[in-house]
Amino acid sequence: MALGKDYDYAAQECSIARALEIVGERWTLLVVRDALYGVRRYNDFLVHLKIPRAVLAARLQSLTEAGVLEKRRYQESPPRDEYVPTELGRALWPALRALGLWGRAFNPDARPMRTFHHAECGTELGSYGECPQCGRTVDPADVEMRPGPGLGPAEDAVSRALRAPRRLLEPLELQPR
Amino acid sequence: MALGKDYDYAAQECSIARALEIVGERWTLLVVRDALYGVRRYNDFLVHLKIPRAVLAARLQSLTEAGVLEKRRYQESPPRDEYVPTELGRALWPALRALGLWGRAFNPDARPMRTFHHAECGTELGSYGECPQCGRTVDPADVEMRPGPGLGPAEDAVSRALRAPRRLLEPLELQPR
DNA sequence: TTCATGGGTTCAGTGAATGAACCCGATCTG
DNA sequence: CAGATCGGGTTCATTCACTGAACCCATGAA
Repeated sequence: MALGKDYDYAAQECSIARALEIVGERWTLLVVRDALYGVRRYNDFLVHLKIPRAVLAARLQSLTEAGVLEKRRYQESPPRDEYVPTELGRALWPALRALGLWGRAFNPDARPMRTFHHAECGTELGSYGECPQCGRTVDPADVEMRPGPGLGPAEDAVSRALRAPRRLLEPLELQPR
Repeated sequence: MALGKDYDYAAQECSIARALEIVGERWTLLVVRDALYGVRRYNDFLVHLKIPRAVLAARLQSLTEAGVLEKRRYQESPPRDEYVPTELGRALWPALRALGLWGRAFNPDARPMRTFHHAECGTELGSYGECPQCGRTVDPADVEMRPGPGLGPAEDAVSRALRAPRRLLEPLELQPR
């Protein structure tokens, strides 16, 4: 959200404002969304989001510093890191779910892009990420994402990989390791 | 979120991105939050948010154009308008609630600024705005907001008025009409 | 040797946010 | 009646962040 260097809406005595200090900047929530979808690598974020490289580097760094993502080395030579949602990052799922539902409500004629189901029973999630069948909150790791009828043709490898039904948080496997 | 004039994350086939096109800019969600809290007038937003006047005018206009707020004349001479959340605006409540909870989770040592209760039974709302007692989603109009222990001294008249327990959406009455 | 890949940093240009100043019509105060 | 005040803005220069392109570097492959 393009906060200035003086975060003066920290002055707002409101936890919504606190949240926006961390995830309110442009691109930030989309990076977190992708991370929950299973994207972990710099280059995958890059091609999927079509985000400027400098901005991606800045967002990954600030999200890591905030404890929303964890930077983790997965090979030594050459050194390569991946970014994985922490507990705090996974806790953003309900907010993202609610925002996504609102976005769908915004243009009600559009067909849903993706649907989210409780993996254990297949029921589509309710308004806030809960399972109406089981009546309880569903951890993102137990959410299955399925492509919806509103999706157009996939442009890049990441979009293509995100077309298969898959669990949230499950890492993308584009290249054989 | 400081979108450029070319909204290229419209290209993102995702309703989260669609939502962020509308409410992703800096200040926008805070304006909607205040509107749900009952703030309706230009000047009240101004003193409560400490937002630059030009930005406020821009946000109120774009939110009105998007159908999130409705601009409504409440007196003719001099002409005065107020901004009231529409159905679409009220539908943002779950997302704001989820964000606020996350913001509170972010610094767990802090005392809550405000708590939100189902007005009919007094139960504090669950993680997503539902009432755990009644087991159903609570419309924002049925939510009672109460000041929490984390609130500091009120700086301005709006903050002071928002200190009393009150229903969401109930218009602020600062000046006698 | 040369190229390709992953993961960045640097840089100039642009567009948005900021805060102060100004404007205007209408009402209140003396 | 004059002057101040208020609600609701607009204008403007400055600052700041976003953008996209170019560059860098280490490693591994052809």
